[in-house]
Amino acid sequence: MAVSGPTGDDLVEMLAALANPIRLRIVATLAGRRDYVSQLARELGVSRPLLHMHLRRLEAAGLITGRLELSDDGKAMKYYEVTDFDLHLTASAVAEAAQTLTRPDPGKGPAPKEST
Amino acid sequence: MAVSGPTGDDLVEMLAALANPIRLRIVATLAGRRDYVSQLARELGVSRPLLHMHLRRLEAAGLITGRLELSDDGKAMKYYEVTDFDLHLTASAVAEAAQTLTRPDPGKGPAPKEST
DNA sequence: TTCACGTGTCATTTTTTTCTTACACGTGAA
DNA sequence: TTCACGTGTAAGAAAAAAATGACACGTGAA
Repeated sequence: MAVSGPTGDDLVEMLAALANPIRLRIVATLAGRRDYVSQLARELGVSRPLLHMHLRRLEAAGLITGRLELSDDGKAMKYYEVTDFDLHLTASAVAEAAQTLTRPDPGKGPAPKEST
Repeated sequence: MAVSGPTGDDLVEMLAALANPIRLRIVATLAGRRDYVSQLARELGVSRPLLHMHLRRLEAAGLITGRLELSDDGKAMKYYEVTDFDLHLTASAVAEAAQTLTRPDPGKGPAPKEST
């Protein structure tokens, strides 16, 4: 049971990647059709450098993928498309993922101090 | 189809609330049993003010709820517990939610300007 | 009264994220 | 050559989030 989802760290990265209006719209747009950077920037109304940053964050989280292609007239176009991600978030799913968190280390080891 | 999930803004808030190691651990801990602030702070190894801030973020997103109770010896304890949230994230689900985003727009209405 | 334990907030610093501006390179067409 | 359109990055400003420390209040027990 338990489809054994992503590790805690990966989950945090994916959630952080989606927890932004612009990035949510990027995923939404790419869900319809793949697109290249400049065109996507125009459609979303954001600057290229800014879009570039958001795309990197999404790609790093594994939510989209991009590949460079050559257009007929020789231009290098970078096309992005969404991956088939499928995250099911419930309290128990979170509880399971949290067990593999490595980020926050207050006291790494097990220190079950429970004296009154 | 489409269970008509949260609005785009609500989704962003929920995702942002979960996209943090400490908050993920808070939810994970509360998924097992409800707990009060001070005790939770000790278990997670974080300060009360910090935990308080994270709890507010989680409660604002509707992922946990807290209520004040009086203990036998008269102390006011604030107990928190997780809600029955259930988020299913896929590209199409995101696409649907993105349609109700209001955050990132200078002007409210639809301004599909695409002239050069 | 003083202590331990519970609640909370406020002000401030530190850190991270977001965004802008400016720059660089490559190719086809006028 | 110059222009338009594609790619990318780097530096710094601006904004938001995270974290800390010092407070204040209430109650029961020593």
